[in-house]
Amino acid sequence: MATIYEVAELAKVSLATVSRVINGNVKVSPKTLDKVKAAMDELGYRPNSIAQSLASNRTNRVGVLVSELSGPFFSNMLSIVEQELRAAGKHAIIAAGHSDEKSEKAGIEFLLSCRCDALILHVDCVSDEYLLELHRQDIPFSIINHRIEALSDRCFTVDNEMGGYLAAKAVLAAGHRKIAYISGPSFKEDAQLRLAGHKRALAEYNIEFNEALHCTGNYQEEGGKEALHTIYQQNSDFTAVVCANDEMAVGAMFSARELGFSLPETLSIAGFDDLIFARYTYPTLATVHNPISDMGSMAAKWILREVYNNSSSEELINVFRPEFVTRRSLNLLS
Amino acid sequence: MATIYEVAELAKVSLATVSRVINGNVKVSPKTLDKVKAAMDELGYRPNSIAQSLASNRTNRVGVLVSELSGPFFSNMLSIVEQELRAAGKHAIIAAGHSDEKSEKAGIEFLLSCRCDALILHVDCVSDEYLLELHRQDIPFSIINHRIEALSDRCFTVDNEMGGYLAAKAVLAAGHRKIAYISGPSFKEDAQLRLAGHKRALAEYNIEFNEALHCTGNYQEEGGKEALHTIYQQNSDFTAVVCANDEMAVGAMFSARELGFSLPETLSIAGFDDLIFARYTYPTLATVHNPISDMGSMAAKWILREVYNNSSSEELINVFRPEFVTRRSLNLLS
DNA sequence: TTGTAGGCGTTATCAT
DNA sequence: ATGATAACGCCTACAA
Repeated sequence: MATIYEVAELAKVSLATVSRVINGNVKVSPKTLDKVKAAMDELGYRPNSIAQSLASNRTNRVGVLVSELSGPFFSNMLSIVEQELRAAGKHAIIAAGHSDEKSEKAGIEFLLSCRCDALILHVDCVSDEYLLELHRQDIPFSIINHRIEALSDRCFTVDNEMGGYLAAKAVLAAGHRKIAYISGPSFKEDAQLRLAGHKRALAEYNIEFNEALHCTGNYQEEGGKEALHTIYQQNSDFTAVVCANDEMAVGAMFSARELGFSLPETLSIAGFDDLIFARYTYPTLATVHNPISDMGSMAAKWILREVYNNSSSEELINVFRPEFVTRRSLNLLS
Repeated sequence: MATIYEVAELAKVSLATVSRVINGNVKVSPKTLDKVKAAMDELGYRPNSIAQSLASNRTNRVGVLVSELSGPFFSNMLSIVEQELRAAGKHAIIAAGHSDEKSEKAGIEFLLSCRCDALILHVDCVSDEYLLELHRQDIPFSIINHRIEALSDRCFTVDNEMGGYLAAKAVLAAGHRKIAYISGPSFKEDAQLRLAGHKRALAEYNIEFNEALHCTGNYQEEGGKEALHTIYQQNSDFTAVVCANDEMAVGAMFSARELGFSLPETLSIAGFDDLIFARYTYPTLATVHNPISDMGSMAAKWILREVYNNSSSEELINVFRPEFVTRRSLNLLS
């Protein structure tokens, strides 16, 4: 592969001039520009990005850490982040932390060892303290789905409390009063907020939150299955179950049929996230739309602006408003 | 960040020695090894992978091109490929071609401009000729879901013909004789093969393939919806519809209900791929399991072995045997 | 506007 | 086993 030297030689100019036309930030006379471009074409020259990185101390790599790579949750977000970065000539390096702290830290370490210029983080388990430490080390990053007040400009979230509120409110508005709730793991911030929103809606209707109708799940299908059985044993008197995410809702659907409910006639179900398959379940799943892709897009744009000085004037949205998407799994009580 | 120079100075050895302990391939005396390691610890030294790449002409990057990043098809595969590569200290760079030739070529160009040591390709539209040209340029790559005879050792596929055969056979074995077929885009190799397998099964049962019961879809949900309507207008006399992938099957389910069928009583449906949501549809979708993740794993292992001389003795499987997974959407005719 | 030269942090090839 | 030293391909003052 041709190097900058050969181009310089063929074009009868110096290295520096070739470098200038590559980067295009310093003026070069039209004549030499032509000469150099012709030489580059002739040799099929491609700049060596590694050498560029070494000399400029910029890798043009952005590390993206998601808590899970498999599963339906992240693929659209990754797709958008990758597009956004690639359009700006940056490379996305993707790593997965598997929803435990050690693995997430290892993922971050890995990305740093790749010499990423910046990181986009969707983490569940890592402490704020760790992230603040990262910030003190002058490592630029943006955060998806988690808010740290001190770094709020780089945090992109959905209002999970509001989402929990909207789901409960929709179920209440449909006439349900005996409502079971399957929450996410209590150490996860979004799970806490969704639950808080749920309780707020109940309070508005003067309904007490009934612990016998509550069970904590693990955000996974299996957890949803088990949780519904657990609740049913404690108290079988409910007409709706709200789940803190769609995967658990699918599990709950499964168990509901095992328990003899018919959906949605004798039991309504609501989820959260609006994953792709929410339209495929039967009945289709009423759920809160979680704009995870939009958050990814914003996180990427923040990096482009702050780290690479991309001067897009687009306004970034830090907190998205969720919306409830009603579907067949929510039955209107007459 | 500390450099190798500082480590060498602190440990009172030469650069070269430090480099040796980093790479660990040349013997170093235990005493100096300790000294160097102590110095590295003290300085919090981390090798600069960029500089390593420049000097060694190895980037340890593997480019992964998938035809679609969004959607449920690839996320599991990517997850496995990333794990496999990272375990070997390689970085996955992911790019998406959007199922058209230009975009796929652009994706490959992009990955090459990243100086990837090798590529893993899941392409739909790029010609064999282009891939062979890539090969002539000594760019190492492995291929998923497409077979080129001249490069068969690096191609990892599922036997699509067999899959088409198995699906049809299962439907036939369930007693169906009037079977509609929604095929994938005819320019896609896997679509052709699946159709061929379907026809072979019909032939075994001495059933003629009826073009009035056939429609070509686009592998997407919308295509499946439209295709079933089209077929129904041509000929409404069928008891089962086999779809060339799950997404179209979901669309077909939707249209089937619009047309007044009840599932699976009056219409059986079968898919292909066994995507995650096949277990969530109602009725659950009988389909052909497509071991896309396994193919990814093999493709990664091939790269590790051939490009990085990873001496794993594990035998690689080039062609996977599909299996039919029967579920509720397939009704047994009595 | 253009050229010169030093440096970026390694690896690799020689010697020793 | 260890040490000098020359690449690796480019960027970036500084000089012309």
